[in-house]
Amino acid sequence: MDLIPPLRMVRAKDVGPDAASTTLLTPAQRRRVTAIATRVEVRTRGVIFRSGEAADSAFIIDAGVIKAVQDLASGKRLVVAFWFARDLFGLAENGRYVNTTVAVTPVTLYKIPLDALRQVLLEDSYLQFQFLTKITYELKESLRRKLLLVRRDAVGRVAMFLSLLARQQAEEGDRANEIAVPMSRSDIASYLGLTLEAVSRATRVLTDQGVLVIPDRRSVRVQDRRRFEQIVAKI
Amino acid sequence: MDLIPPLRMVRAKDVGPDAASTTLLTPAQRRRVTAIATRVEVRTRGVIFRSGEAADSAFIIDAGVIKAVQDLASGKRLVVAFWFARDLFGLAENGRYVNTTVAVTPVTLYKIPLDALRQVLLEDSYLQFQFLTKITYELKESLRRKLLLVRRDAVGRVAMFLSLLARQQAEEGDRANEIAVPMSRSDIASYLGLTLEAVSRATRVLTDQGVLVIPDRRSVRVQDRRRFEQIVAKI
DNA sequence: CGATGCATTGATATCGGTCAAAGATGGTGG
DNA sequence: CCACCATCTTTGACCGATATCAATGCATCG
Repeated sequence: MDLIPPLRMVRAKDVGPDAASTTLLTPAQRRRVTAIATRVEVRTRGVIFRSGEAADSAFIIDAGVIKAVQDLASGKRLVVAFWFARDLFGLAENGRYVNTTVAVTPVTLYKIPLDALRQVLLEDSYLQFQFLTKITYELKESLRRKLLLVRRDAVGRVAMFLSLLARQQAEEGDRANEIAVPMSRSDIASYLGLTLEAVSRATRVLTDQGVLVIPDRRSVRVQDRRRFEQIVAKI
Repeated sequence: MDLIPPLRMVRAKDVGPDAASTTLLTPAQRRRVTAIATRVEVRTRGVIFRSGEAADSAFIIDAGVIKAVQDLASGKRLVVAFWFARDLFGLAENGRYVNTTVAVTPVTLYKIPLDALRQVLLEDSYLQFQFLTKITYELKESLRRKLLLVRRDAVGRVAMFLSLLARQQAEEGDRANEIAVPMSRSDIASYLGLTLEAVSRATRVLTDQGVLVIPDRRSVRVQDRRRFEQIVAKI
């Protein structure tokens, strides 16, 4: 069976300025987790779990993109998170999953039963520490993403979102100017707290200014990186 | 020396519908953490640590309220989080603290050196699991709080914020209709991504409608709970 | 008892929501 | 292979809510 992918996390002891380096689990640790995990394929729009269901498993993404949505009383579905390769989700949601999670692209997952995971983590402190570090990192990222939502201008929000995607993809080694945008405009809009019209208009502004070029709906090329970074940073 | 307070966390195995119950560390676990912690008092507006500093300690709040702020290039300071009694912060920020943290009220903290904490956590899997659970819970809360920011109307945001405060205080056992509002209007505004004028106007609307009564600047009484909950829920 | 920061109130302009319609895109089946 | 349909996306016009600017009111602390 394949080994699970390294979690996207940072070294707990790493004190360097650019601490985005990833930590691999040791081969032994990976085997440990792999032993209790099963590989699952989910196709686009497939539901991994629903809000309110009994939580029995956590998941690590091998490939693909997941969104977490929150159903509101008004009937709207808000996108509250996107998760990418090597992200961990569904962990210890306190008995019940809180969000519904849906595949945005075809996805390969490692499904890890929570009780077995708990067992393994309690037996291997160092492995558990990896998970603790990972979750801590996620929490920090989550705070950072709030900055997105504090911005009021649509252009800024969209630019910042694209920048986050770029960062995410840079971590994966894709350092090109081409940013893959695997999710739909309406998913982006929902995530950013905008309407999809506003997202559309914002991208139009950015292309009109020559900052972006949009070859197709699922990708964006940064044409004028200076201005792009300027717009991203200008809060 | 005093024992550290119980962390505000949830039982990992708790599958009940209302899973907001708190878990206490065992006396042995508390002693373990206490042994490496020092009590620190910080007065209002005191800085606990600054963004960019080498991270050497995590903190558990015994009493008082902390805000985490993010300094922006534009010179603005955004409030990205509030933390309350029994919250844990500054954990494993990857060598450098990312936010500056400031006391909103007089605060008592337990300061825990990270290297000693790491040692203790690695030695005691069950204690570490408490921390893991705590952080997971925080992460979930963080997602929930994003809902705040997706709301566009100022009245809704403010009502929702007050509701969060009430929930927080209910966990502490304060089940009165009186909500303590320890932070300033401008801190609230910053946290909500609004101007303080907008916050002011929003509270005025709520008092005009008889939903709230504001005895003084640092507290709010919910007069019409039905309508209040209605406004909070209406996203 | 000023003085300084905090909070409220008011007037105007701007930006995104809303409603409406037309334009792409991709998948399916004939 | 093409046509068609459903879905996603873009564009436009108008309106409303909040930012912005400005001034006044109110505490809290020396």
